[in-house]
Amino acid sequence: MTVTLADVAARARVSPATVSRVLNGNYPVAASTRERVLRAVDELDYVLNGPASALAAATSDLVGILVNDIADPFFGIMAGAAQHAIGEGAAGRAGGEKLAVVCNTGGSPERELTYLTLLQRQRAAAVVLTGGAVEDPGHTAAMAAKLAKLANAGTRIVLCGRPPVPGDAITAALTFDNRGGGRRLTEHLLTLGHRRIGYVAGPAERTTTRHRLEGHRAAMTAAGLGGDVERLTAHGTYDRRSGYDATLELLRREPDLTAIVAANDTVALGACAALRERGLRIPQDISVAGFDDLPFSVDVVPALTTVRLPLYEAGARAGRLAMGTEVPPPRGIATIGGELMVRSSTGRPRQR
Amino acid sequence: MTVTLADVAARARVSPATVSRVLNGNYPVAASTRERVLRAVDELDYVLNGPASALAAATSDLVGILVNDIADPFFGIMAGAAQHAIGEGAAGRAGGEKLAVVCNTGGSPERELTYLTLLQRQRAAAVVLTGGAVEDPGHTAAMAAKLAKLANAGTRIVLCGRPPVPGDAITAALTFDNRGGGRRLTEHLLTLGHRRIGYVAGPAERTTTRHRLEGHRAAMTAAGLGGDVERLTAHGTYDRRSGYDATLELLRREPDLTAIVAANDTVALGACAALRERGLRIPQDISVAGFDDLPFSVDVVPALTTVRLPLYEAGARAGRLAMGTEVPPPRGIATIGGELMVRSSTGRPRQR
DNA sequence: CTGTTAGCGCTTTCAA
DNA sequence: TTGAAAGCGCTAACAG
Repeated sequence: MTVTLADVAARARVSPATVSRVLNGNYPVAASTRERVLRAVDELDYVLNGPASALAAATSDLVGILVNDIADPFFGIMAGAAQHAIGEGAAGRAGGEKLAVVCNTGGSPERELTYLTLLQRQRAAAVVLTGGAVEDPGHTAAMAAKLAKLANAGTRIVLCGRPPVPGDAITAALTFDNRGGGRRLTEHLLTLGHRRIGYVAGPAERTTTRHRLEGHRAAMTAAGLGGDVERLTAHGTYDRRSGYDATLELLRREPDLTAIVAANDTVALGACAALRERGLRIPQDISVAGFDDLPFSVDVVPALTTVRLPLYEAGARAGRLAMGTEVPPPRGIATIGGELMVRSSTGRPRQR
Repeated sequence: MTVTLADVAARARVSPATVSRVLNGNYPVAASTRERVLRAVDELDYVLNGPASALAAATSDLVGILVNDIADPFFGIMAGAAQHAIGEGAAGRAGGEKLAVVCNTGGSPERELTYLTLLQRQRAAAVVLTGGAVEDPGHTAAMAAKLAKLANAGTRIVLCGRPPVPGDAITAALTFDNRGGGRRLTEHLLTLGHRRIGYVAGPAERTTTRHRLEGHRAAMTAAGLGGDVERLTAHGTYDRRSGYDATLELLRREPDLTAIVAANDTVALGACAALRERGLRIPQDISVAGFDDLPFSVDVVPALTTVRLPLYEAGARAGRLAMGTEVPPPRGIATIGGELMVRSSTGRPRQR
């Protein structure tokens, strides 16, 4: 009932091997023969059987892109760019189409591992891991082991926006300079004259969270304000609700805050909402800053001061790396810097 | 080198068939035998070969979720919910883990078809299509044909936020009442006293665009304002930039606009930015309304009046439908209503 | 440049 | 309840 390669071969009056060759385009075939085969494929409306081909070739055309939260544009932009780069890359030779798919871990270590196993089962050609990693010794070890196995089976591993992991399993790691960005952002506030700065951090166990916070702390400490940092930091998740709640908590701990730095733009938006409800004007009464520079950040009122990360470019590069169409950076690691975007949500602190 | 099912069988001193049976859990196996097999799997760190299993069983555990724009939370929320529902659904029996993956078409009909072919190759267990469809006769026909083939091969097809298509290929269609929502939104403005209302629409060929616009027109026509609608409508894409540009264009055509309705919240945000640059206050000088009620919409200033769509719930339901764990609605079609959320971006028009 | 021949690793009747 | 054996549809040597 379902059309197989053998049917096409029969119709084109060639051997199955020849049909396979024209379909994969990786072997010399006479033009006239190819023509005939292609016609037969069309007439029979033949669709290659992926599993069969993957089984025989011991590799598939699946490329997995893991994200922590698919509803967050931070990941959506990177994933979309990677997927686009992977789709484009295949546009050339016939049959080279890769199936780039994104898998949503929801930030759960278990699901991350599960997806990796599922991808391993499918004999994925490559895997791209985006965003911060969870820093739990057990999970880190399990991930290292799993990645080693994947790499060992021929799967390319690319990290995007995630710190490199030890071992030689990784093809390439594109990591964001979260620390540097965090530091420059706080320095900007310090320069404006702020001294009591609250920090709404992400989940404590995430590398992204830790690095951004470390940057903030480094700036505070350099300004002789290191003692207060602990008390003025509140952890949450990377969503608006978290920014809202944490801001109220911070205000409770220190009502005289003159600025709030948020783990990312979404959190900053929640922080702004909380401040406004408290009757505080931004930036006259209190300054707010975010991180990432998501598309909406320039449009909100007041426009958000933040650190721009070239998410699209990084994702696209990760996609090319996964395809093998771009040579990995030296030692496999590239650090991508962020750019401080000063806008209207930050200003001089109010004289009191 | 790589561990196969046969290795596990040897180690557990049973036949390969038995191992397969305990792994798939769909066949009676003695408890002690199962125990032994599971232990062997663990000891050997065995990972099932997906392609081989898919080839033999003529079906895979892949479920594809197609989205128009993965960087847009509208799709991210639905896709995340669907993926979650699919992951959860498998938590029960062993081996039932489905690999739910999202594919980003970028709104391109060709890529949509390409992804469907790729999924067809993989013998996907199900496909979920989210968001508006492109209304081009050629593409509609090609899609219908492709979906019919997929369904014929045993792939379940679920539509989420997309109008049902004729034929019996579809397992279920969850469609949003875009028309009703659009109508109520404009009626709200009309009730406030607005008469010159601009409409920033999405891409002309998208069903979502057409339905929302039809709702708007119905309300305008009912109010005796139908004549002007054409002139006061500008088409664009579903992003902020488009909202920004179209708003300026609309203002050019009709400087006395008292309200602008946007195709979605993101576009509304861009519209707000343009209006503000023009020195117009919202809502004192001009009202603005969006659609979807994305998470940020309640936080922007002024908070956006919009139509809330239960994106998460719809996505989760689509996921369950794709898994076959929820019975399809009568005739396979369910219409999901939107809720008018009146917030601060709309108000009475200024007296002039 | 093209055909022949073995499998790839798993599932699934059919027997036992 | 378990085993034996026959493929699933394709690719990749190896000849020719």
